[in-house]
Amino acid sequence: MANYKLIVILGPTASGKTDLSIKLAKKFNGEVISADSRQVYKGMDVGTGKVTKKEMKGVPHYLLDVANPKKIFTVVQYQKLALTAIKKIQKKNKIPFLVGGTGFYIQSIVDGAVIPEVKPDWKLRKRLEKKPVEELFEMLEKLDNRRALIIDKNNPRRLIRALEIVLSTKQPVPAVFQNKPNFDVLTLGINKTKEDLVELIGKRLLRRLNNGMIEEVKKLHKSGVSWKRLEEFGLEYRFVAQYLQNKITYQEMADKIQKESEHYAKRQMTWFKRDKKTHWIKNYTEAKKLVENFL
RNA sequence: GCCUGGAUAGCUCAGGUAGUUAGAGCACAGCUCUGAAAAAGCUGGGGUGGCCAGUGCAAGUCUGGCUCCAGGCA
Repeated sequence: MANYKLIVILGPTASGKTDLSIKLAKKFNGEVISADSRQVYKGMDVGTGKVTKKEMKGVPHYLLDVANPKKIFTVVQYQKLALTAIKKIQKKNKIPFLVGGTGFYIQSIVDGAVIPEVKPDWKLRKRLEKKPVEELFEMLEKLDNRRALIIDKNNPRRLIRALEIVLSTKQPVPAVFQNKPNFDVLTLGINKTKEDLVELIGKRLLRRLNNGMIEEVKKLHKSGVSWKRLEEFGLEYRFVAQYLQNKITYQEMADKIQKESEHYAKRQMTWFKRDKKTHWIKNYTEAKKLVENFL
């Protein structure tokens, strides 16, 4: 059986993934699966830069608005839903374009990571969160020496998840295991200089502020999404929420969104650079050529 | 003009009684990641200590002068 083809389009925030993907999808008979950990939530539109119906230009999009922002959506749910969407697209003899900036989500599809079947236990997590990291690390060391050896011992999230698995299964954390799907993957990365990105982020921020981003956050809060939860989303949601609670001024809010977005872009690039197979492109023409050769 | 406070990393500031290679937060640079990933963490480079002189074995730290800044009094 011939392998199915999958085209991945990634890049740092504000690099222009949406525009490029719609152009390419239109040209090559494709449909888009979003790989964005914030666009999955309903009601988070302006702040996440979610494509509008009009911008889609008739190209079907998947994995947008699939979750309630009051609840936490995770990579495992993403993996299942995205794989289903990809199959559906393939069945229609169309080309799936996996598009987004959440490297972890993209990796879960492309590398097919098998994540231990232990659901998040929020009560346990809450309890463990109260303990200092040193103590968490000691606990893990006793229960699973192998995992303790390689884990980031300052990172409570990682420690708590490891403990969650061990305590639930009474077994050590299983070794990393991958079940690679049969995709032929072409990965395109949008290449931007730091200077360009800073400018793009700044312009986009102004646009979002003028397009009702503050109202959007107010509305989310009114509909029952707690400030704490909103702050957890990071970037625009975190700082607009802080502003609305009078924790920071308007100017501080804008400055922080800008700065943190720049940092975020950097973190994304750190992640993306690890995959040496990514083709870094500058424009639509370069992308088009690569896709033509690939298909 | 006088009084007071200040002048230390790109920025905001810590640095009893003078004593090995002057610190923090932020910024900057680099990185980690396998069920919260726009999250959560880690590492690193940086300073002729406003300037000049003096005292001391030793001065960011004491003394004097000068320059600048903030507030107050005139």
